[in-house]
Amino acid sequence: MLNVQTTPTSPVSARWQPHPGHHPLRLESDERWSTLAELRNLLQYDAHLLRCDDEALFQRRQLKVGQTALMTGQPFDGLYVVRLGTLKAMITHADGGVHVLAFPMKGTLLGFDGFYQNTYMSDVVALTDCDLVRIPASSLFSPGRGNNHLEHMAYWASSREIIQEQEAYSLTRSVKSESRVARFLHIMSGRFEALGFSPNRFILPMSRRDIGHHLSVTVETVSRAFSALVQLGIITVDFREIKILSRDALCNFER
Amino acid sequence: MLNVQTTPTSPVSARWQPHPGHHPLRLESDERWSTLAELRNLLQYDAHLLRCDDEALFQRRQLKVGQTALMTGQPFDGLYVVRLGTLKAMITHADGGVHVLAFPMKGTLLGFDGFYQNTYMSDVVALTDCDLVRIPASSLFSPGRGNNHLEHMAYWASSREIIQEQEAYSLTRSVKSESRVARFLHIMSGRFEALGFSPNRFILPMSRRDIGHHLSVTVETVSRAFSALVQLGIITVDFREIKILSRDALCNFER
DNA sequence: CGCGCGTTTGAACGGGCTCAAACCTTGTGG
DNA sequence: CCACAAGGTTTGAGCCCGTTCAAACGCGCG
Repeated sequence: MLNVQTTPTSPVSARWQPHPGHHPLRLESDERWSTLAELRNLLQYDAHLLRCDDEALFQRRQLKVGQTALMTGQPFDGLYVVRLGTLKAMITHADGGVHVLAFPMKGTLLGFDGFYQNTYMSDVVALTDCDLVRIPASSLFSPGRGNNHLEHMAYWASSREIIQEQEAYSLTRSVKSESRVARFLHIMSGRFEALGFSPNRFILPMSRRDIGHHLSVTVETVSRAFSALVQLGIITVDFREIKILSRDALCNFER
Repeated sequence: MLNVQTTPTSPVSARWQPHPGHHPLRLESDERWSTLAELRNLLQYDAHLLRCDDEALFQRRQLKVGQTALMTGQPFDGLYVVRLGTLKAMITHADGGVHVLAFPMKGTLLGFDGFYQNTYMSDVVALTDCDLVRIPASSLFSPGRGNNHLEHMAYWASSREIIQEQEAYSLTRSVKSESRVARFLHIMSGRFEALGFSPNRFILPMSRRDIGHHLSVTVETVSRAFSALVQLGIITVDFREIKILSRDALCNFER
């Protein structure tokens, strides 16, 4: 179900249409709830003050591999914070070209691009089973309520997403493709480490094609870059399992 | 005064230091004021409801060619909306490489990237004499006040900036450099038209180098792409003056 | 088993980068 | 007003590297 076959009729969306069997807003059966304190922890907002005595609870939404979290053209209904799993945020251009904006993981904010036109502007699909926490739009803009802190936190996190998007941009800038792949592996290593996993041995959740669409190179180039790094003794590769043998040497290739 | 020569000491900034003669927050002598209604018009927020009976006034800040509006590492003190002129927003990487994120013009929001760490994350310099309107941070987060609408408008505009950044990203995606330049000219044409200028004859406010740093190609490639488009009779070029002879042919080159 | 998909490797082409030189504009100072 | 310097722009020549096309292999799944 990669493409929803519909004839565009709604002015708000040429690509997304509700249809039988598709209930994006329906609650999952095994849904549970998250507290405001957990949201704060997920977003790493602890550097700022935030009263967490609020009794607000937030829906969770569970996704299986391949399921869609957000779709271009879908009406904006709030923000999501990744609690578990890895996803792929991408844009499909008119000519069929694909660009992978980011690989959201635990603590990443999703959906801010839907604010502008009350419509999400990117497709986000689950690369692994995922667990999201939903911040409904109603709780963001309710006037007079005491959750001004929630609103502030949401926009703080949005600003962070912009910064990280700019960092991702720098991945496509360097001239040599091997450098981009080396940088990509370095960044992934750091993200796994920040999540409590080993930074020197991990399994990539995305395909070579996804990596290519993220770095703006072809699949073959990604594969060749991996092989070159293996040849130099910097990493080992077993399909999606990566072991980093020399982090220093990896950094030296990032230019 | 392209580079501020200082030794990094402040933990908040390794690149920006206040120094004698530099008063980024000081009021200009010829400063005037803008109303909330003008802000709304600049941002094209008229599609949404907004009471403009608020008496709030916003400082203007005037810049001459080459002056810096925002600098990486400078403490966040609010957002700015371009009222007049064209600027260049860029990031300088550790290896000295430069990436031009965007060319802000009338109606563009500046500074949202400073929200995350209370520090602006990009350099913004004036390519022409400019006129900015400042939205101080204090007016964005004052609890209990009635300017919740201002806050909403600011984040709405922020979301728009993210979308446009993604569109800019698509400029660096296409394989052929001539296509990127054609797309760039097409976009600039549309922006001038939206501002009430002729879409078929305009003067580029930025250098070939800036365009190159925006499209991730070299100066020579930009120049050659211009020459090729001239050779094909699609445009004429006289230094920075561009005339578009066939918009259709220009669009056909965008792939 | 056979099919589809992801991955890897090879060969050849082409386009953008690098280096280099010339031209034009602009600003400065004599 | 002119001389000069500095930087923006254009064009050329050669090389490198990523794309393209092609083929082979492995894995999962019906």
